[in-house]
Amino acid sequence: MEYNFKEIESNWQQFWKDHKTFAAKDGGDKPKYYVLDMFPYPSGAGLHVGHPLGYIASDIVTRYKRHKGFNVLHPMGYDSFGLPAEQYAIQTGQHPKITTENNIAVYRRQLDKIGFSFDWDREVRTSNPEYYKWTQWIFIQIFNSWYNPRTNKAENIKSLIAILETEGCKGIDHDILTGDIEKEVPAFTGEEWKAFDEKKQSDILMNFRLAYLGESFVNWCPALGTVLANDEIKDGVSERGGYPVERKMMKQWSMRITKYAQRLLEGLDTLDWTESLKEAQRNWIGRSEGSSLRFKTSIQSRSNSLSNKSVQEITTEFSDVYIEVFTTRPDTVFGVSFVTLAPEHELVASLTTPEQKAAVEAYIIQTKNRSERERQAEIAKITGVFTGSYVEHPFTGKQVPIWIGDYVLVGYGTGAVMAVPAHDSRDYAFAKHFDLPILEVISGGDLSKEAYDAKEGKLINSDFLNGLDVKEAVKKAIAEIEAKGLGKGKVNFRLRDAVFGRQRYWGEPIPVYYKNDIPYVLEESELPLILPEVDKYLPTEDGEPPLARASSSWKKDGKYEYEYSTMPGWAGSSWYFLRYMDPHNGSEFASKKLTDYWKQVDLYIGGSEHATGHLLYVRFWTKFLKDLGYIAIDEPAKKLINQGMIGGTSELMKEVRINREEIEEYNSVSKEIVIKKDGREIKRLDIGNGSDHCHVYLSYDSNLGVEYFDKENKTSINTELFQENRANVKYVMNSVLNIDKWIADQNYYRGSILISDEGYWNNDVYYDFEGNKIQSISFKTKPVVEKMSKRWNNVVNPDDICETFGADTLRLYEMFLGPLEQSKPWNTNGITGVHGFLKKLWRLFFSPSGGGQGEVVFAISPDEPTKAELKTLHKTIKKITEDIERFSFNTSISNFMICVNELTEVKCNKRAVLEPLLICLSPYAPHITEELWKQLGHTESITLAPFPDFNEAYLVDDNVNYPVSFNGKVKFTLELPATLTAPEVEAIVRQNENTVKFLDGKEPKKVIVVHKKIVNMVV
RNA sequence: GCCCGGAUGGUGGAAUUGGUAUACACGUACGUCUCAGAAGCGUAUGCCUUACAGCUUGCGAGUUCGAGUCUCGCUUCGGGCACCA
Repeated sequence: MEYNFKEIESNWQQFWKDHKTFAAKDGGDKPKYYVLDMFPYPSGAGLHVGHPLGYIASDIVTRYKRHKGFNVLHPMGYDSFGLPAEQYAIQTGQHPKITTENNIAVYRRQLDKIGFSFDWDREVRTSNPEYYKWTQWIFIQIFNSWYNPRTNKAENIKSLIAILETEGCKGIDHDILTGDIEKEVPAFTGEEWKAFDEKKQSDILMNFRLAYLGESFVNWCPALGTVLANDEIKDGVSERGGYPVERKMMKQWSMRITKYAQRLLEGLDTLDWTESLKEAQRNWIGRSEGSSLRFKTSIQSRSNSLSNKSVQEITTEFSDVYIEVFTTRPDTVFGVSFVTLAPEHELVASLTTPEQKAAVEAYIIQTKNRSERERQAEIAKITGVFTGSYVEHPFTGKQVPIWIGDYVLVGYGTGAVMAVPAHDSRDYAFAKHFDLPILEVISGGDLSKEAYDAKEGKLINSDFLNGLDVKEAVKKAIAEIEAKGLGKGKVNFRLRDAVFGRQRYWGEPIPVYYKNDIPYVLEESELPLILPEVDKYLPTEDGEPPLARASSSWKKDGKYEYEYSTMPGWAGSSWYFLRYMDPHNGSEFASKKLTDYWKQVDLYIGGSEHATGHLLYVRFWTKFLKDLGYIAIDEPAKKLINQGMIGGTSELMKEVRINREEIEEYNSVSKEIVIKKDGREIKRLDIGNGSDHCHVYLSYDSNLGVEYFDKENKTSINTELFQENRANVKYVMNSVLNIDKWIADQNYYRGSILISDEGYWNNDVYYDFEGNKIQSISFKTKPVVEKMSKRWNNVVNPDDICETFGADTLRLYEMFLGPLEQSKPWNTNGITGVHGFLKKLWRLFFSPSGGGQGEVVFAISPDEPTKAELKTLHKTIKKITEDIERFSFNTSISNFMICVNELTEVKCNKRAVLEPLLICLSPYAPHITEELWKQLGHTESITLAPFPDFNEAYLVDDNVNYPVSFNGKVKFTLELPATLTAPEVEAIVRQNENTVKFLDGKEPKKVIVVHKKIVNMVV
């Protein structure tokens, strides 16, 4: 009987489906284990080749844990709201719901083919009303909450109202009322609060709500017609689509994630995540310690610049106007030679003198027109303008000029900095450019060339700080600032509040309506607020989001307008791991009983691209739900693994690095390039032996064009340029025969030369124009599978592999490629190796029938295994267990191969050996093992079989093979009984004829014997 | 610029606590089976050598009886953050 993987795999996939083999039970005696994959966005392109990598790994762990007696929850679902479906809808008019459903069907078919053991009864889709009902419900809870600094957790807004009613706003730290920026806060008493009308109360509460409607600078993407969060932007353009993004002041919904900054940071220490991922989150949160400091300006104002207008109105007295800055270097305060404001800073207008008005206004217009991308690209370009006004230095009393510069960001700190050009390179560049004074206050640097940024040295020219080192000076400066009431020691975070509204159609409606200009959230009984139908998926003519198109019929109680923006992509994914625990609950997002049972995700697998997006938001919502007592856990996932990215076949593989000097010659007769390293020829590139054409990449700058050459005529066939700007062209190759020329001319070149049917050399030369850089060369072999069929070129679809080799081969192959966390190019080299392994395993169970040629029958022996067979088996059990516990799947497959090779060698077909082996292998290759398990006479799925125990006794060797080394170099080995003690081993080794030979009559200075390991003689 | 993580044969990679570097697989070569192909099976394969010998984990030092593994310096690739005060 042949190994007919197609039949076997479809049969077992059907069996599992029919028997609900992988359904997780909510409770029971078994310990629980929760394995979660990041659910996919069902794109039209189908399952991406990178997806199965993580899914296979998690499925192996899942199946292994089941064998080990755990009750495993392993669900799957779809993150089915999102931009691509909507963009497609805009183009085609097709409802995103339809395309999404079609895509999901494709995904499901693809997933099923690979034999995953998901509990599909728990499937969730974020775009289903039964699901987003609870996303909306959570939003309402967040809206109805504030962050109480006294208890350091989120609480219902009622507890804040209680405080305001009794204590007034004096009962609240200033920080809470005004956000992170410390300002004069107008006081109101509890009685006054009660007297405020509903609108005023609502406005004040909006400053506290964890989901709030507020005016702030946002990243506006005109092409997508929506605002974006910081993590949705890469290098100044939108992550999806790569459209430009600009800064814009807008009123929209946000989440006050900043209140959780400290806890999100501290929580990382409790997590078993990779250091690099935790580091990425730490960078993103960006905690920095320093001090606030106020500088008195020369103007006075009756308005005191509170962002909350209703509070503002109650203040009528005149007061001094201060510029507040945040600094991490309060020690350098005596080095302040100017103060810089962000162009958007609220005091800019009032501080500008009439003489400077025109210049300042021009500058502000200039910076406004500059896109975020331009600003980032032109970081070296220093721009700024003087306001004409001055502040008073708080310690020296000197007049310090106030400048405006776009290197100061309105979104961070206070949008104003105290500039210390001597000890901050950005301030230094600004000061040099505008010829402002540079005051040295820390010794140790040379200020004629650059700023001295290091936090080392002694303070000078700094009054009471003189003579201190930086650390002491920071402390003393803060103490002095606080004593004088000029500011206080403070922690600042880079993390921004998360923009929550999206001016798009395909997302969860925000469950809010407006009555008398006051936003109200819906009652739970009114959920879900169903996404309305619209005639077009575009904004209205008035620029309102697409949902406004439904406004004529879509009204709360037929009267009040709903919020027209929808939730961002991350809303639904911020709590889906909880819904899997109780997916059909109609009265709660998940019952407390079940969330208490399943608790945390034990293993979470997904891509590292979610490091600063999803993985931060899901932690935020988890902490929030814990604060309100809905769940018992503080972090969503204890252990997280990022599977590596999978690149395309055309990506570079391994490189050989060679200095240009080492390219010795190009022989234009034999058409060979000879590369030498350390005087040795290491590679000979034969370009004369190629196929029908050569193509050569020509480099103009850092990027390239490609030129194709006809091999026979040596003429250029076609040229494609990837870079428009040809100003940097230093050299253009006219024909392939010029290879000798570009070597001689030391030009910057990059090329790829097809040399044979087996593969080609990708030849990357990184010479700079000085000719002293290096070249890297790599050899690429064509995918083996390409030999069988042309369509295997550039395989990206897992279905095709399942079709040709089977799902078990695909699973093993993806794991065998290398460590899970490592990024690797996708290529199908070597897939025959793992496929051959499965066939070899299959053959262990079959013997020639004696009938027709090649006929085999299932034949298994009941005999007792030999000692060697038991050793092979138990060695494998031990290694596989260890490998799987540390997620080293590639090595476990090697170990299976070794095991099967050894068993094949001794023609072992004994039940007592093969049965346990099948169980070990079944997490990796579930179909073939189920089939053989059934052939062995079992009627139940192998899934339920307990994992075999490993017995140390079988691994004990009678003999030890001692390597004998001299000065650390192994010369020969000696097999000795394991019972010998170290001195006995030494005595035997000394007498050994080989030892005598290598010692050559000399007495070893020292002999080291490591018992059961090695012998080393020092001579 | 700052912060993480890498670099091992022709290729993907192994080496778990400092103890025989290159397991396992691919590729390649030769052989075998076959009318033939596919698929098997067998042998060889780090480099340099006819062979002995010698050399080898990006480069250079150091610690150690012994270093791919530990320490320091450098090169380079990948990732994250980035006028964040």
